[in-house]
Amino acid sequence: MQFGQKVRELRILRGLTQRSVADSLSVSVSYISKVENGKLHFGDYPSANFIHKLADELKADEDELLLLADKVPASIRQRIRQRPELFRQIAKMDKHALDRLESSLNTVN
Amino acid sequence: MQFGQKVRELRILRGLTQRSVADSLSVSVSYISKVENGKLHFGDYPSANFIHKLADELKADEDELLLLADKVPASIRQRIRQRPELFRQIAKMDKHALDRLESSLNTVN
DNA sequence: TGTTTATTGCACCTTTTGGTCAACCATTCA
DNA sequence: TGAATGGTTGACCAAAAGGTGCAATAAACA
Repeated sequence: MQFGQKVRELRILRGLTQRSVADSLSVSVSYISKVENGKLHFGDYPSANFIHKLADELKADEDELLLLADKVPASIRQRIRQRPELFRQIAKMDKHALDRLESSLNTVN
Repeated sequence: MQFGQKVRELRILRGLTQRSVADSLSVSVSYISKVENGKLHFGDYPSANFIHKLADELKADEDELLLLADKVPASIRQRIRQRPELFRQIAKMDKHALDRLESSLNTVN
């Protein structure tokens, strides 16, 4: 799922037009259109700030949108800063190890 | 340990002056000074790009510097993008759970 | 058919970011 | 004492990011 796609999906789901979203966020319609189509003339995604307001307007999960926009949510960044070595280690694991880790977390111990 | 402190420590360790580092990286001495003192008049840390060159010059661990500068290294970002849910879940864990996780990773299974 | 909604390109504008420059201070040392 | 050498600071500047506004285009639909 792409970022723009997700935004469009949510917008439609809420029964909103690009114009109404644009007005609510005080940006132009063309900007919303470009966001949904991934056509921002440089950089691929809107700013974290914009995503914040957008998530609010669409009643969406902000962190999910941030992740789709390849940005690291503050909640995760904070943890990484607190335990850099843990995260470096996890990042170094291969797919299988990650799978095992994920399922072990989902297992009620 | 603060970012600027670490940079200074490494620079001294390598027997370099601010000027020599500045020259190597083609920036001004004053910039290096501000970096070491955390006095960049906005934003707290230099750009990731700059840190990259700096790490190279100081023969430092780039990711460590990035983490000190509250930036998420590419290696970790990539993993987060691949498995957002896993990382969100880990980020939500409390200290104890993180401790247990960390030690379980260090345990040879 | 005309109205609403969305798409896209392009030139433009403002704010933020990433620096520079000049002047200054402190230390050392000939 | 004065002149290198190394470091600090504040005002300022240039480039990049983040967006605007318009115009032309198209599709939906009532």
